[in-house]
Amino acid sequence: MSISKTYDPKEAEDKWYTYWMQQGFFRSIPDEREPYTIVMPPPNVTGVLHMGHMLNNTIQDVLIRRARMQGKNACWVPGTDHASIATEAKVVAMLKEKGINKKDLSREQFLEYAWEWKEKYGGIILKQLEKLGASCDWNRTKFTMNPELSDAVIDTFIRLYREGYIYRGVRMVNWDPQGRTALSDEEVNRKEVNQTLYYIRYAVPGIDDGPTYLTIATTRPETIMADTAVCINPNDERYAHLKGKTALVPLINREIPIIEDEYVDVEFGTGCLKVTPAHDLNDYELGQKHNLEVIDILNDDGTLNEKAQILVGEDRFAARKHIVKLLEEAGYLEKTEAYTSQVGFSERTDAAIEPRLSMQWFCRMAELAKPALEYVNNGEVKLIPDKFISTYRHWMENIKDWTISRQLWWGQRIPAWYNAQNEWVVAKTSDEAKALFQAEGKSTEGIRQEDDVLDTWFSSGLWPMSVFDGTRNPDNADIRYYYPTNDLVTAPEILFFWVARMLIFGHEYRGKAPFKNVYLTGIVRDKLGRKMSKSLGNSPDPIELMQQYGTDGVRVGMLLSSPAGNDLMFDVAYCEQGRNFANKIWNAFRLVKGWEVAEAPASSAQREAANWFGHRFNQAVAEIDGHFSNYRISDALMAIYKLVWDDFCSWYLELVKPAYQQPIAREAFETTKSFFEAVLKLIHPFMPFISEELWHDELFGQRSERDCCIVAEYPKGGVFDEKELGDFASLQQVVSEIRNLRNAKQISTKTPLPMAIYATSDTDFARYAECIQKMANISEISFIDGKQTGTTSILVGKDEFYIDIAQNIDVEAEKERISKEIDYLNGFLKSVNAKLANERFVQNAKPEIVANERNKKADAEIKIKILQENLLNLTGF
RNA sequence: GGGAGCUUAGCUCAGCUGGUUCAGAGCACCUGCCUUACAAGCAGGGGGUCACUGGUUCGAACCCAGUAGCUCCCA
Repeated sequence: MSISKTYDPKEAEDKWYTYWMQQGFFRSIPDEREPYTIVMPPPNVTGVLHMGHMLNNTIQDVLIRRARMQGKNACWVPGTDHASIATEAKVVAMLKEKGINKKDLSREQFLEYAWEWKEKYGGIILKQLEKLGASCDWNRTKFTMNPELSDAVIDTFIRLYREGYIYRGVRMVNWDPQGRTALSDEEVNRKEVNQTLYYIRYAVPGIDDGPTYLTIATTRPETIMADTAVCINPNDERYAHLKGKTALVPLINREIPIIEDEYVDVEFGTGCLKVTPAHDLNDYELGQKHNLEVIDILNDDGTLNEKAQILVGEDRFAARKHIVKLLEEAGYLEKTEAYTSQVGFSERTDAAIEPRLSMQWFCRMAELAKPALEYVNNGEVKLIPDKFISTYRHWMENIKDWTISRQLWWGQRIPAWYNAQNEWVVAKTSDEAKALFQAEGKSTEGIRQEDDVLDTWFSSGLWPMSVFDGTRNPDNADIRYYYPTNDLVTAPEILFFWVARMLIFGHEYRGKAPFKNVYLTGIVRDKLGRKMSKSLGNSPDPIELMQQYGTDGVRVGMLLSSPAGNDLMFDVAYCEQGRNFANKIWNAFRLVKGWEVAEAPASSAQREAANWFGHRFNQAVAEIDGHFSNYRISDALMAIYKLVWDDFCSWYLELVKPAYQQPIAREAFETTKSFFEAVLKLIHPFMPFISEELWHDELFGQRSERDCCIVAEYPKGGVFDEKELGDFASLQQVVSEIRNLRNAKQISTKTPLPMAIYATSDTDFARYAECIQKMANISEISFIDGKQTGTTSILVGKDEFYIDIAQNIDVEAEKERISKEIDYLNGFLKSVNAKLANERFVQNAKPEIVANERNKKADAEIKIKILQENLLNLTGF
């Protein structure tokens, strides 16, 4: 039965994914085996698969598949995140298209639409992960707003409240006037923006001489109505005359104090700073320090309110233009200047963030963060690569309280209740709230629940526990078995707001970190180094990529280009390389499959090849295991790539391959098949489909229903003999030199050449004679006891190989070649001798290093001697 | 402004505690091959002042200091 010349992935992919599912290979239930657990970072329900997910989930799948094959009870828990702000924005937009305004809906009506949307689109990304081959336990799929997970969130809020970590307060928050919600710092993107710096004059009453005004510089003239002071640096002599005076806010003529604080940068602007506590974080802090009044002139949609006195109802940006005109007309505007500065934008709505004071719920972090920091500090939780530790430490040591409320509907509603007097209690239900009010002797009239929901990270922080129902039900079998999980694979940009919070919550509930290793992937960039983004359109569609290069090819492509923690400069060329690799494996298989078998003894070349490859394979497994234990996934892959391509295909198979249309000896055939199986197992975590496809070929005989590569026993490294490997390497070098010679002399590979060997080392070349003959097309080999003349010589180590190329050798060219080699060796020898002549080297360097130098000296001397003799022979000839 | 990190071949990156398995890998490139597993291939080859300057050392890609350029995080 012939099989096609190139590997066609499509059929294999669907077939085997379905089969694995049917057989329940992804399913994990606690048993007596060692667990190996990964919880998937839940993608947003609004998300579609992008290259970042591809990278992230490929790595997780590689880890989980390998663990499964190693006999562990591998459990990979998938799920999605409700992403309150992103999803709410999406639903609002969808409703708008239908002509429905969120404002006209009740909370319940809105949530109905939102759930409908989620049911319809929320599973897309998980379906896409199936294409990638993700071997998750789909029976465990969770959503952060599932009732039991939401419950965990609410319980946690109440728990932390009772422990005194949660409080309400007025704070400066990042306000998104379009989404009309507060955002965490992490949801704000800062961008460099071209702005204008306006120089505005404030009248200063009561100055006898000199100008009767001061000038401030601001990019936000529309906020002057909220000014409650002007601040100068006490050391600034220019303004000494202003001390203790007051200034008048232009246009509205409100009198404000002139205060002094070293915070003011004398160099910047005019050195006079307008202080607007309600609309700037630094000003707010300054205001607190100096007990300034706070005047908030903005509505939650970014328009000016009546406290502004003028321009009421205008949007902040319209008001800016407008007030500039007014200031100019009234003679307050001194000048303007171009200026660039960082402005925050909402990650979700892209509206300019407004620093705004509002009543929010907060979680006190300083104390909670300590154990979470300690886990990383003491190495209980490893960050990979460890360069992130110092960043993490710095962040955790300077952690600020966490704004946990969001002015949204989609999410877990905060379990706080107000009565008509706006007094409040925290309780799970309104009945409990009533009881609490009553216990405190307060009215239960007009009781209503807090409108705000909790930040999404509050629920994802519980994820490694809540997917196992571990907070509500802390003694259940799942949580006891799977927690702490093993590895977490995620992106460095969410190290703090996700990873740190999981550590905090994990410690809070179970006194144990939720995972042992955190593998931080890089950001997927295009080959120009730009972050892949929808707006740039520089991101390939992963699904199309998989169709084009095969899933295995894309998986290999992703991992080839991604050392841990480094950004990955993605290029489809990597996928092409992956596809080519799959094809290589496929064709190696075709070769073996095409062999006829004869009941005959194996040849010497076949036996030596098998002997060598056995050692080489064990050596490679050791290397690969080493790479995995250091989470060097792309190095592990490259080691496999080279093992398969170079060692297995280019050397092993070429050596055992029978002559054209000749059968292969039974023994060699069986050995080859078992090597092939072993190789397929190594490949499987990276290339699950082609490995499974070939695993089931009739070549390997009948397989039982559950005899699958996905659950085959992962190769364990065995012993390997360095001497055997070294001897074989000499053989390889001889072959390579002969091929090189053919190339240089334009001798076809089809022309057989005779060779004589004069070997004085302990390598037994007789043993490899047949191998050399086969790989270098040598017609006959003779072993001689001295030098040969009239033929071309090759030196490998101190052994000499004479090839009769059946043509007059070019004496001059040979002389030059040998002389060059001697020159090189002499240079080398000189440097070695210089070291050995240096007393301080001999005294200070470690003995083994000195010994090594002596060996190098001896080796070089022997080689030079041989070459010089050969040179003489040539001249004599 | 504060913190972290990077700079090695055309590209993407390895290089552990300083000492020829120290200048490496893959891809790309060049040369020769349509050899009956594979041209998505085979065989061979070229290519780097290890950012720059100085220091420590018997010895530096590696350690230290400074300079330049780049990236990320926080303000």
